[in-house]
Amino acid sequence: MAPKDAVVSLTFPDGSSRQFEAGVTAGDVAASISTSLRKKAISATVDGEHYDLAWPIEQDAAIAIHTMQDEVQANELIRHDLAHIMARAVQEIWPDTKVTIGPVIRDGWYYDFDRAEPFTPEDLGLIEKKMKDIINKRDPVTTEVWDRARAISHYEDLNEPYKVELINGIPGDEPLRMYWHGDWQDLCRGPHLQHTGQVPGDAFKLMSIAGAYWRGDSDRAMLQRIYGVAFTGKEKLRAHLHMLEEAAKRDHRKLGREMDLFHMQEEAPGQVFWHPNGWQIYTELQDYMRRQQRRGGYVEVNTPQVVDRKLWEASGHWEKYQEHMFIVEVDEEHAREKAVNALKPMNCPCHVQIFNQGLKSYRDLPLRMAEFGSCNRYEPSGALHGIMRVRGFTQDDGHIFCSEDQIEEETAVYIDYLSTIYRDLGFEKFRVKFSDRPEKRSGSDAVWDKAEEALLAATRKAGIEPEMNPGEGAFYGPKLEFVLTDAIGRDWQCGTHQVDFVLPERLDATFIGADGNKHRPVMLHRACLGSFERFIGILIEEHAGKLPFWLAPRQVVVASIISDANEYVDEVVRDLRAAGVRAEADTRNEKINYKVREHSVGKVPVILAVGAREVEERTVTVRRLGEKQTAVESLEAVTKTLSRDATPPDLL
RNA sequence: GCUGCUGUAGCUCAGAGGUAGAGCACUCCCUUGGUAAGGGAGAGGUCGAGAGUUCAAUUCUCUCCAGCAGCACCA
Repeated sequence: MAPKDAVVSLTFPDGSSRQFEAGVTAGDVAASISTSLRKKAISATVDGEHYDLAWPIEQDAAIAIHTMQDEVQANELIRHDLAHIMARAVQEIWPDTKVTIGPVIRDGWYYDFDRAEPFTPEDLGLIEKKMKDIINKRDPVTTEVWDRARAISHYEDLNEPYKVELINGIPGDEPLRMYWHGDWQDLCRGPHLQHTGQVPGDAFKLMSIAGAYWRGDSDRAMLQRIYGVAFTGKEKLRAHLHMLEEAAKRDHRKLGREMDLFHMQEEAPGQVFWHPNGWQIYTELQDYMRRQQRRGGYVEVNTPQVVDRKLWEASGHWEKYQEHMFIVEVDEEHAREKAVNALKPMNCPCHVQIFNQGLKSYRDLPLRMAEFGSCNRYEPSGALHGIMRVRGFTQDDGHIFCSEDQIEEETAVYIDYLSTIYRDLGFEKFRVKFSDRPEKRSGSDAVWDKAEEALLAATRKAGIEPEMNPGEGAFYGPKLEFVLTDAIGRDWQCGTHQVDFVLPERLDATFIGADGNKHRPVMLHRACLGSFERFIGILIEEHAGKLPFWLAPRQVVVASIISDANEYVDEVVRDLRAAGVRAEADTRNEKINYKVREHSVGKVPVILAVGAREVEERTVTVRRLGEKQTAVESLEAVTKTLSRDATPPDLL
């Protein structure tokens, strides 16, 4: 505690500074500037830290006072206060409910409760109503600092075991902050608003109920989590809900049906039945990737689907992932010893087998080996999600066998390679995460130090500062994850790049160095798309089904307006096909309105309408998806344009 | 896998303890129409699977399967 007569110097955003008595609060500071600011103030940033108006400031600092106009801070406070208000509402309605934690998340907050009865969707309405009552009461929000013993005995008296555990988990003997929203109290770091009436009562909504493990640990209690969203005003809430509605229309599962791309069914959960349209996307993408791999200096291989467990034991996958493998046994009556195989869940051990054939020289390195590798994994049922998380998938897999001093260069080259591909596919921006050593892992700490260091250095050298993702690496090495997001903003790891010193050791891969001795290669595991299934799912959602022309499964429909034009329609289709365009005729006995609507819904990028005029003039009327106006062009010109549009970006 | 919810025609959904309905899609007929649904007729369902309660179950109960949201997992 600062001495009583001590002063602190606070510097404002405009650069001016003023002296205050030590222990002054941001609320006092706001009041000293003007009464209107005192009323409008909601919090402050003090030396970069978000401060409650009621917290004392003991040292010289930079200070900025926030009002509801400061969206970032206002949202944080509103959402955080709503978490408390919701918990209070729940305990007022169901007093035997135990509270746990309730953090702010993107667009809102959640709070986890332990209650014997499940919450129902109707309960959400009840809770919301109670929350609005609390907001209308304008109850003061107050805070106190308690010592640990008092806090623990307080929560023991209240029979709130989760809070007791939380306090015990807070390191050191630091004092704990308690907050009151009216009479209702919660352990909380803060900051908060000054009274519940500051929360806009019409700009929040409880969204859903779901299960969540206490402390994220699947061995512990399953709690009930209620999610809410909140904003500074009801217009923003409305816009958010509207955005969610629009995003739902881009869901690849919905578009997959509407565009007749694929389906899935009970008999093969987590596996895709690709329809002609969907398979067209897939093969076009695969052709593109195959060209890229050649450009990138990869050799393409193919390896077996059914492989003896011995190989998976040797690689270490059996031990860690056995229950997630499809086991294949042959029921042969006279077999003395039944072989147990696994459908390959990944390609790396098989690639090492190819590397291990014959002797490899340092002159062969880096050896870049690629496979469109079909894998099967028995993913937990709850993990399955459309074609994004499946049990049967094909990776654009690749392994670079290299020496340690080639890691950096190969990583840099790979990041550049991946960036080009993502750009071609319509992803200008993507996120990169760096995941380091997990708790359960193979290999010594020295090896991990080396691998993490090399990967991080190469990434930074490539001009990328990755987001840190501690403890999330593979069991054999650290990884870079290239993350794309789906329609509603969920993250999906697509590309990956991993450094591995472990597998070459376990599977005894060697090369002969310049010194004539055997050396261990390093393996870089990498995939660009990740899996075709997931990437196509992301592509569909990113483009809302309106894929770039070269990837669109159906590129052009030539539609007749009158049946006398049918012959010419067929001719147009022939010309376009000869020029490498995926064209089809629609000469059904239907009105042009009907045809235009149907193919627009089917996301066909170009409709060429043909009536008496076009037949006469040897033209077509072009209508592009999403555009209202049409243009008349000569058959020759259109064929030329569309032929160019149909050319993949790497071949232009 | 866990918590909660859902499963009726190809799709979107309604329905009720007495064995099923709509719209769109589909088939046929009429219509030759100029840029997002022309008109008429017809066909189409063991109501996810199994068991139980009941005179009677698709409807109620249980188990299983699959899907959805979230959590956990993701080599």
